[in-house]
Formats: sequence, structure tokens, C-alpha cells
Amino acid sequence: MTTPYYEDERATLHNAEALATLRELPTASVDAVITDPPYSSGGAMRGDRQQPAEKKYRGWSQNSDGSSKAPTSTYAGFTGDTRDQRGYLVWSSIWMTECQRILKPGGTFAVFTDWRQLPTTTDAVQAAGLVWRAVAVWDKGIGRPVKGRFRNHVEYVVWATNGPHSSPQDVYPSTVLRHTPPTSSRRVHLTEKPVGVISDLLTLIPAGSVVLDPFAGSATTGVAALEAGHRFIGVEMSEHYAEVSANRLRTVTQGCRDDGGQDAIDFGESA
Amino acid sequence: MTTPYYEDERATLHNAEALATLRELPTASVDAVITDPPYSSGGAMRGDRQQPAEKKYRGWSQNSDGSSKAPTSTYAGFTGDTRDQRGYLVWSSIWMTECQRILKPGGTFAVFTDWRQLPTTTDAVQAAGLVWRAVAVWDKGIGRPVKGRFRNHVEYVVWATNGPHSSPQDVYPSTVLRHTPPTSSRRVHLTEKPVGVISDLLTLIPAGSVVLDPFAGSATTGVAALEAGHRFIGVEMSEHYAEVSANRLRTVTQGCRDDGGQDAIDFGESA
DNA sequence: GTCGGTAGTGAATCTACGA
DNA sequence: CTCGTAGATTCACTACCGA
Repeated sequence: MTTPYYEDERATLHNAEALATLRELPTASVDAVITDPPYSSGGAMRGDRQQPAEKKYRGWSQNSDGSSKAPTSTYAGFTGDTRDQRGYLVWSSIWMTECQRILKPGGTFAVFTDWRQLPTTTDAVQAAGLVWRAVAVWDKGIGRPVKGRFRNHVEYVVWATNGPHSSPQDVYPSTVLRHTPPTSSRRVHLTEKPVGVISDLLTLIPAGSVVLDPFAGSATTGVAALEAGHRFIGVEMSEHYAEVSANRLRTVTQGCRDDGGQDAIDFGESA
Repeated sequence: MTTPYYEDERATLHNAEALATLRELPTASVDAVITDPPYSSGGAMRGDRQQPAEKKYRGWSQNSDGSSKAPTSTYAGFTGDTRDQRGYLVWSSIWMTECQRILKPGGTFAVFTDWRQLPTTTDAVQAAGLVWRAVAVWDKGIGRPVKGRFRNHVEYVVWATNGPHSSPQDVYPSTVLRHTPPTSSRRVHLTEKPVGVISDLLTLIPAGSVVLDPFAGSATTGVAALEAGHRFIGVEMSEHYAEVSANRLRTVTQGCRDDGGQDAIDFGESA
């Protein structure tokens, strides 16, 4: 095993690529995986993302007058996005399969995703041999408005176990987690999660667990895990974020609170 | 076209099988499809899916001695709820393809589903040639507990359009719809939706639209559509529920309000 | 009327066991 | 073995009855 970038009594952080590091971790050594991978993988996708949605996700052609023409075969409905979706599915299955190996029997697996990748993510989870148990909804409370559309202010957590569910805690949490994301001025990572949403997930994990996050980012999962009394193993590819993570983990280990820049929650009645 | 079971100036109801009726409806004749098909859900276990709906989705309370007690209230059951994943995908694709044909270009398609069938439903929507645009979350506020698990109290609405999105309304609705379901004493269908959640969906539909629901049930979609000033075409296979639907539609057409037995909403802070 | 206790309920899930 | 049925479980909330 390569030398950790940071290590203390309860936290270990590797500054390395996720999959390579996962392959070095021992079988059945971890109680829970809680992670937030990049939602879209590969450079080929970047260009596609900038096209209008009706071109990007469908095989729409144009009539001679410039109006759009729907694809004629139903297969075309799957093709527009196929390369990206397939690549994401394969990549996800690979690292999730490693997580399944590393997890103890009955261990917990939780992965964040957005609405568009949710079906691919549940496929990947099941392809990895994990048992899909639930979908939790993270309601961020705020989202970018688009006229005549739903405001998109939720992400999803796909919840699974490695085989039969062992040692259930005596908790019955809501499947809707309402926490505002850290404001841009206080956060250090573009897609940083609030500590609270991870803490909510951790209520389902037995005390004193080992929690792994192969896409640690700024180590919000680590902060929440340490504050809940668990141990933490993180992997982060970027040296910048590895440094940020090490600093946050060190701070928490030394007994200082880290609220992840979370603001007061104000979820008014939307209906 | 067969004779409608019920008809007035703004509402039409067919007491017939959904797919057969859809095949008779003219192309590009409808502005929106909003529907709630049977989910064929109800458990990963082998036999659980195959029970009749009125058994598989009903609660078993506890006697004071700890023994189980069957529910006392009764609903007419519904059929077509026992397909496996593969069958559900194929069946969904077929009726959704008919809906795509019946929808005007730019028309809206919305279908309810649960967490287990959500990926299959988005596949079916795309296989039918519709453009998947969003997932809305219906938060029912209350759900059955299982120790050490998330309380499951949400359903999902897969939102799609028939090609490019036309005539967006000047609204920016939340993607989380919070409405309690009608309580058992006030509702007439086992899986009856509150009128409010349909009304929320209808805010995205242009005024004076024609709304189709091929799985009308007790016609909650029809009630919401008529109250919002739209026209309604419903299809319901069961004669019992066709009669219930006709009565509700008649009542609304005659100017009486129907709140669908919806109660006051109390969504306290869960976090 | 109001208050408080009791019974009923849920778009489930999982185990046990006999055929 | 597989298939099918019976039974146990769990809490927030509502309906309803009697005082």
C-alpha cells in the first residue's frame, strides 16, 4: 500500500486515483461506503453537454423548413446519450464492484447522483452485486429557475447493502433530507455537500464503523464520520483537495467543530 | 370509437382497457398525459409482487397481545399490478408509445412511479420516443417504518415532452411536491392521489389544454384538470371505478368543489 | 364544545415453513 | 431444490368515542 497523504488515529487520506487505491484495500475491511463521485465521466461528454437538450439527449433531425423531426425508430431514443451513459455505467460498475469487495458482509453503500444519472447509478449498483434498498432525496431548497420547468433543487442518494442487511439501528429517518448547500463564500469545493446531509445518512450506520469515501473531495464525509465517532478512509486524486481535506480532518481530530459552512435552514411551505 | 361511459361538455370517460382505447384515439389530439399506472412494485421477494393489490399494499396492525390483525376497511382492488421488471418495461413502452402518438408536438407527458420502478419508467419513457426532462418528487409526508431504514414516503413523477418543449408557462415550480394523501376514511381508491399534487403538475400546462389519463382510477386527474379549466379524457378498466369517476366528474362539472379528501398539510422541519 | 385515550392505517418487507 | 402462503413487524398520524 502506498503511503497515505495524511493519517491520524481515526482518519486516513490517500492522494491518489480512486480505482487504483480501491484495488489495494483489503477485502471485507470497511463498514460503509459513502461517496459523491463525479456525475459525468470522460472528456467526450463535455462537448455533448453544451448542445441543446433536445439534440443532446435525442436523435432529433431537422426538416427542410428547419423544424425538428422526431426520431422514427424507438431505438433512437436510447442512442443520443448512449456513449456517455454506457461509459458512466461501466466505470461506475468497476469501482462499485471494488467497493463491494472491500465492504464487510451486510455493510452499507451510499452514493450521490442527480436525476439524469439515477437510473444508470442504480443499474451500476446492482451490477456490482450490491442489494439496492432505497433512494433518499436530498432537497437543497434552492435551485436555478427555468421558465415553465421544475426548479431543479434535489439530488439523490442510492442506498444499498452488501448482502442481507445486518444490525439495523433503532432509527426511522425520513427519506427526504433537507439541508441547504454551503454558500459559495464558505465552501471550498464546487459540489461540496453540507455536513448535515452526511450526518443524516450516518444515523443508519452502527457506532464505531469504518467509513470509506473513494471520491473524498474536500472530505465532508470524513468530517461527518469523525464527528459521529466513526473512523474514516478517504481517497482524493487532486493534490489541492487532498491538502484541503487533510486540513479539515486535522481540525476535526483536534476537537474543533467544522460545520462545513452550512447555513440555517429555511424550507418554507412550497405548496 | 366505442361509446364513452360518461360524457359532458369538458369530460369524457371510457370504461375500457387502456391500451385498446389509446389505439383508437386520434394522433396529435391531446396536450398533456398525466397518469398513474399500476406500479407492479411491492417488494423484491418472490411472492410479494404477485398478491392482489388490496392485500399487498395494506397495513397489518397489531393487537394488544402483539399478534397481527388484518385491516378492516375495504377497497375494490385493481389488476395489472403483477408484472416483473422485464414485462413492466415492455408493457410501459407500448402504452407510452401510443401516448406519444396521441400527444401534440411539444405536448407534456407525466407519469407517477415509485423508487423501485423509477429507472424502468425512465427507460420506457425514452423508448417511447419522448424526451425525458425532469423527475419531480411527491413527498407524502408519512410512510411505513422499517427499523434501521429510510421511511419511504415519496413517489416520483417522470416528466417528459413530445419533442421540443413548446409554450412554457411563466411558472417556476418546486420539484418537490408536498401533499398528504387523502386519509382512508375520505378516499375511494387504495392509491388515490391528492388533487393538490395534480394541480401542481398542471401549473406547467397551458390554459385550455386537453388532458388525458389512460389509468384514471377514481379520476383525481380529471377533477384537477376540470378545476384548472382544462378538458379531460379518461380511461378506466374497472366498472366500479368508472362509476366512481363519472360521479366525481359530474359533480365538478356541475360546479361543486371536490378537494379529493385532502387534509391540511403539516410538514414540520424534519432535519 | 374540548380533551384525551384507544383503535385503525399505510403503492412493504422479510422470515419461516410446508408442499 | 423451488414455489407459494402465512405471519410478524414498525411509527406517525387520523378517526372516533366517551367524559
